[in-house]
Parts: sequence; structure tokens; C-alpha cells
Amino acid sequence: MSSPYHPADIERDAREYWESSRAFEVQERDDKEKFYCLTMFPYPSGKLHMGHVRVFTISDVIARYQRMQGKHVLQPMGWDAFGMPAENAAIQHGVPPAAWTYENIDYMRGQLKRLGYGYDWSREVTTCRPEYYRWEQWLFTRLFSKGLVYRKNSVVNWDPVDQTVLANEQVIDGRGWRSGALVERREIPQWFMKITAYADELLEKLDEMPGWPESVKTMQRNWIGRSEGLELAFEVQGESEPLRVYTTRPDTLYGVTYMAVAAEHPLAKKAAAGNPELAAFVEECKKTDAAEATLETMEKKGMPLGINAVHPLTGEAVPLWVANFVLMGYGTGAVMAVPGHDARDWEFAKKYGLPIRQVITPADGGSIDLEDGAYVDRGVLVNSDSYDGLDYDAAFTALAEHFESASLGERKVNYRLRDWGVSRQRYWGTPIPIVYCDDCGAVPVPEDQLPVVLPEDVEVTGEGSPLKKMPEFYETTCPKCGKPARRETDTFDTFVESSWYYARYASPDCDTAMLDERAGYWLPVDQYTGGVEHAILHLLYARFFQKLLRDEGLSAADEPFTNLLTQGMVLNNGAKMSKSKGNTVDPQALIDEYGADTVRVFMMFAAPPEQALEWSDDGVAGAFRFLKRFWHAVNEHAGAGGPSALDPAELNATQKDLRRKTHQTIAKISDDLGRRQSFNTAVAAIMELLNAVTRFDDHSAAGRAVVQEALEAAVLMLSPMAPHVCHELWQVLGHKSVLIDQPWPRADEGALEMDRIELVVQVNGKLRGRISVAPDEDRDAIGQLALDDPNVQRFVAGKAVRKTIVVPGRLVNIVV
RNA sequence: GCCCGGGUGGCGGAAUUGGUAGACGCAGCGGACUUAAAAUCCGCUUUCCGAAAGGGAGUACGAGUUCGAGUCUCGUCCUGGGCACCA
Repeated sequence: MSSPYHPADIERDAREYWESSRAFEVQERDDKEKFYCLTMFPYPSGKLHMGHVRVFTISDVIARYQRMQGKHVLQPMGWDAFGMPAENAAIQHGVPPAAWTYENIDYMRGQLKRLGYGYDWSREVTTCRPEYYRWEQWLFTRLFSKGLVYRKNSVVNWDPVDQTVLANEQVIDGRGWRSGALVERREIPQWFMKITAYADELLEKLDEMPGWPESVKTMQRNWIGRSEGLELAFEVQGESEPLRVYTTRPDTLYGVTYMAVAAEHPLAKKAAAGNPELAAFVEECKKTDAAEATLETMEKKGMPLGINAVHPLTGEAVPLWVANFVLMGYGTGAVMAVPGHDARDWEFAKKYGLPIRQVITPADGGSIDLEDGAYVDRGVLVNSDSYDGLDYDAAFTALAEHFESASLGERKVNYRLRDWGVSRQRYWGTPIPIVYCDDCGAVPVPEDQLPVVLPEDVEVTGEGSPLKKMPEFYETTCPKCGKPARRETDTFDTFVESSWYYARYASPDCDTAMLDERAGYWLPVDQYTGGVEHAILHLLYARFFQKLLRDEGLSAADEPFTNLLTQGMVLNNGAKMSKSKGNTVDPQALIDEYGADTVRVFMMFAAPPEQALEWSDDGVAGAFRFLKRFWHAVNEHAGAGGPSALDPAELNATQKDLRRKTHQTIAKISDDLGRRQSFNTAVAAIMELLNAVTRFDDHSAAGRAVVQEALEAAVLMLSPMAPHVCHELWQVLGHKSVLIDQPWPRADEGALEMDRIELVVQVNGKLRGRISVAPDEDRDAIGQLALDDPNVQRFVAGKAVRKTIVVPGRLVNIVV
């Protein structure tokens, strides 16, 4: 009997070896191809959860596989350390956010080491450190000078009791999470980054990114939402300023029967001033939280303003309404409504008895009934004066020319994408490096005064930002004129830090610049892995930042991430694991019970990486059993003495079968890991190979040589998933070398050859028999052999064979 | 509401380019070992008919294309995620 499998000891030894030999620390070197393997860095929430374990394991498997392919692999780790949970902890437990965060980082770093991830810890990055965020502040001031940031009013969720801005997640059923007060929409001045200046490039580059999932690219395309339309001016009776609207459907212009403006629109405010009922409605509109999902699903409501616009083509009076679904922040804050050909306008018109007019008819001449709903497809114009009979494109061109020549409108490309509001009225974030001076206005903090350091010793109460109560922080002098001035107390959205951390890993210790020449070596990231929930925001912001860094001359790469893998969530009882649902499983308990290798193998085996993974305690136990069987198989084989040399020419049929299985498995797993990123089937294939070895009962010299080859391949190929036990088993198999730097095994074509192959025989597509043929048998002979099969005869006899399809290596289908 | 996924045995999943549906694992059942249990090992395990050989049905549902569809097309239902201040 071999010694029992004790993962705690095995894993400690392997870990100590990697640490003492600095096995994963890398410098820039040109003798090998580089491979930058990165995971979305974690928020230090306290301890690792299963989602972390999943994504880090996927990335570590890829990194270790690439290293065995001979690449020079960088896999760094760091902390997305600013954010609300630290403030919440501070409110609830009275600990300063900084202390809470650093404590969590220390604990979670220990957990990551225990899981055996091959990180270069010398490059650790923590975003709440001034040496990190000073460069973010520096970049912001650079963008300021380039006009790529600006300040404007924007809507936030306002808690009138706590006198504070709330995040969407702090608004529960329209009320503040702490106070329970009804949340209001309020406009405050905020800083924006001009991501729309890069909208076209962000859109177009997607076509050149084959390493990204199609679904993520589609989501980003839709998010950017490029559209071509017409911006039109409608005269308003009694107003000198016309009302501007944007439409992608100018062909429906003759169907406009009303117009709708946002509650914050100047026309609405003006009308409300003399109309208490209207004023009350405008106020009511403000008592909705600002999330798009809420706005879209809530009941659509409106009120007439009592003023009319003038239809620019017909001269008809068109009533103006204020509506709760029109947002001041989108477009012009006003829309033209065509209830006949827009579903939302139709619903609104039905509700308030507004006229519905047909101006489009189906191109195929079919009839429609606007009583049943809007007809939203493109078609042919009717009831549109001289434009009747035109199709969409012709009408668009004709109308555009008409309005442009009359200077009443223009063709315009619009984006759904809005500029990125980066101001947050929170304490635990990067201070926005701006000083407000009564004379000079908003002045960026000069480079030699950076960083603007966030004070860490504060008291957080939940009522406003502590920075607003700290004169020692906000009282300053104007960098331009030297007069007393006030420092900005808002901080950056934490997405700003996570938009460039991947680049900083290349030069984590550079204190003279944001990035240095090492970024040129490592960027772009070759493989990026993270949750699909980041498909739009984080990944779009990071792409935007890469372009900012490029245009600042800091990096040559156009795009930050060459290949992207979005992994699914970890579920328990069909639901996302979360504290509030009480269905979490603590990875630490499993590591303590079974060891890191078991947890890693289970994670990789239980589901394909992009799908949701259903948690299973029994499944973990199964992964542990597999590693135990593997351990014993290798130890028993090695314990019986050293193997003799393998001579492929001298093998009997059974030995050849096992050898073929070994090399088939090498070919399959190489493809699974290298091309398909199908880790679950790779683990399954190793299980199959182990089963074949276990069944193989041949202790001859040749037999033992074949088993040695099979087990060596299995150890090498399982090592990315279960690195600790494989590190040990490689030595057990008689090697003095170290596993992590072994080359990946290669499939021997000769071992894959078969003497005879089995073909399936179908009659009319139904399986009726099997035949064994030589690999080079010709089609006619195969067809005859298939017909000769007795069971096939039962279904063919007495019928005319119409067609015989022979698919080489697969099947024969006889059609009768 | 809009956008993006997913739906295959009791369960997680496999089937890679349209070609043997259910690999591998879990659970279950039977057996070996054991005083016994645990652990381990061996066998069975989609479902229905059949002693077996073999046959019928079957990949959410309904149509379609094809010699052949889990895979492609159209429609329906269910379900997960994202929606700009959660990270």
C-alpha cells in the first residue's frame, strides 16, 4: 500500500518551494514570447467567495498551461480597494474604512496563497494607496488641459433625511436604505469624462477583436448605440427659442401628434410656474429613482403644458406635454411623439386620448390597424404630402435636404453612449484633483502638488461625506492666483481605478510616471478573465482608458485586452450566492477539509467556464476521490520499481490500446486547454485516462513502460488544475526536475493509428448496426459491408436502396 | 421596458464542422472486502416493451430545411444576467 493522500502537507511543501524559489516573479526578457494573463482584481470585501475562487482558478490554469507551452508568463494580483462596503462597515462597526480595507487585504492575500495561484506578488497593486491614485489624478489634470473632462449638472438620488446622495443599490423601493425617506432626483454639478469623443473608435475596433466573445461585443455595440438621424427645430408658440428634438425616424414626421419634454426641461419649469397642478406633477416626477430600469418599467405618466409647438411641415399646432419617461440627460430632453409608429408613444396616446395618425404603410402592401398597436417597421410613406410613396431611405434624404436648406435642422449622428460621470459624493475614493477659486474657477491641482492625499483617519456617519466636515482637507489656496480657495470634496467613481490597473502592473513601482517602458513589453493583456456582469461598463471604460493612455504617449496598444473570457456565476440551489440569501459556501472551510487542489479541480470540472456553475458538496467530495485515486495509482506504480524504456514497436494489442488512449488524451486536452478553454472536458479526459490505467493489468516491462508514459502525461496535464499534488507526483515518478517548467506533452501521431475502425450503419437515419473496416477501405466496399450486416438486412430487405451516404470514419446511411 | 445568455437522464454536465444523444462525475441500486460500519474496489443505471436478441419514444414547446437536427431557420414558453452612483 502507498502512503495516504494528505493534501495539507503536500500543498504546504509545494507552496514553500514556489515561494522560496520565487517561481512566479518575472522580469522583462526577450528570449521568450511573453504572455500576460490577468483576472479582474477583487474588491477586498473580507474573505474570498466562491466566485473569486472560480475566476482565479480559471486564470491560473491558463497561466500555468501557457508557461508549459514555453511562454514567459506574467500573472499579477492586486486590490480594487476603494468602494462603498468599506464605508458601510465604518458606519456599522465604527472602524475607519482604511483600516478595515487593509485588514481584509491581508487576510485575502493569505487565502490566495493557500489556493496556490501563481502570482507575481512583487507587483501587487492596491488602488487606495496614494502611490497608485496619484497617477490617476495626474491623468485627470492632463485630460482637463486637453478638454476631455468637463463639469455639468447631472441627476442623482437624493436622500432628504440623511442629506446625502445615494447609490442605486442604496435605494430600496424608492426609499433610502438607512432613513427610509422617499428618494428624490436632484441635479448637482459633477465631473464628466468625454468617452463620447472616442465613441467611433470604441465601436469600430470591436470588429478587429476576434478574441472577445461575440455576445460581449454585441452588448458594447448596443451600448454605444450609434444612430443616424435628424435634429429638428420646432417653433414654440410664444417662445423665442425653438424646441430641438432628435429623431431616427424623420420618415414619420407627418405622424407627429404631440411632443414630450422632461420634468427638468426649461419649458416644463416655466409652464409649472403658473400652474400649481403642473408644478405638483413635475415635483412628483422627481420622486423616482434615476435607474434606467425603473424609468422604463414604471407607469408612463404625463400632463399637458398648455402650450403648442408648430409642426415644421404642416404648420399645425402640436401640443406639448411633460412626461416622466423623458430624461433631461438624454439627447435634447425632448422628443417628438409619433403614436402611430412608436410603441411607447402609442401607449401614451391611448392613455391620454391623443390622436394616432398613420403615415407609414407596409412595403408589401399589407394592411395594418393602428387600433391594435403601433406599426414600427419601416415601410412606405402615406398621408405625407409630396413625400408619399417614398421608402425610408428616400424619405430620410429628401427631408434632410429640405430641413438643411431651410436651416431648420441637420443630419446628426447620435450615440446612446453618454459621457462618463465620474464624481461621487463619497469619502472612500480618490480625491478629484480640482480646486475651486472665486476668481479662477475650477483649477486642476498642479503635478508638483500631487497626490491629493485622502485622509485615512476619519469618522464615517452616513450623513454626507466626512471630507465636507474637514476644513484641514478642503481649505486650500488657488494654484493659479494664490488666494484662499476650496478643494473639491467629491471622489472618483471606483471604476476609474479599475480602468487602468492592468497597465500599472507592468510598472508598479514607478514613482516618476504613470507607466514606463515596461508597459511596452507587457501590454496588451493576452488573456483577461472576469465576470460577465462587467461586459459593458468596466470593459468599456478600460478600453476608453487604454486609448487615453495611448494618446498620452504612455502605451502603444490600441486595445487593452486581446482575449477575453467571461466566466459565469457560482450558484447554490439555483440562485446566485449572496449573504442576503444566506446560501453562501465558504471556500475556506473546503480548503481546510479537502485542500486547495480538490477545490480547484471541482471548480474546473463542474461546468464550462462561461456558464453558471451549480454548487455541489457531493461534487467536491467526488473531486477529492479522484485526486486520491490518482495519488494511489501513481504511488503504487512507482513503488513497484523504476520503469524500463518504452519501445513502441514491441507492444501487444492491449498495450497499444492504452498507449493510443494516452496520446488521444494528450491531443484532446491540448485542444481543450489551448484552443477551446474547455476545462471541464479536460478534467473528464484525465479521469478517463486514469480509469484506463486502473483497468490495465499488465506488470510486464513493456506494460509498466506504457503505464509510466500514461501517468507522466496525466500528471503534466492535470498540473494546471491541481498544481500541488502534481508537483509532488512528478517527483514520485522519478524526476529530479521541477514540474512547473516542464514542457507540455506532445501527441505521437504513430500511437494514434488504428488497425481497424468501427463505423455506424443507419437505415433512413436510424442506427441499425455497426461494421468494422480497415482505415483505408474504399467507399463501395464499405457500402457493401454495411448492406451485409444482418440487422441492416432486416430493414432493407424487400425495399429499393435509393441512396447510400458514406461519411469516412463516421457512418454509413442507407436510404430506402 | 430594452440588451445579452441559458433550457439535454434523479442532478452537474458531454456530444468541437449537421453524422452513434447521455462521455466524465454526483446520487441511487446490486455485489466484493469487513465481526460491523466507514473507506475502497467491481457491476448496473434516459424511458417504455421484451427472458434475450432487438424494437418504440426521447435534447423546453410548435413548425420548417436536410439522406440525417441537441446542433441550422422561424415562432412560443420558461429562466439567469446587465441597464450608466454595487463591484
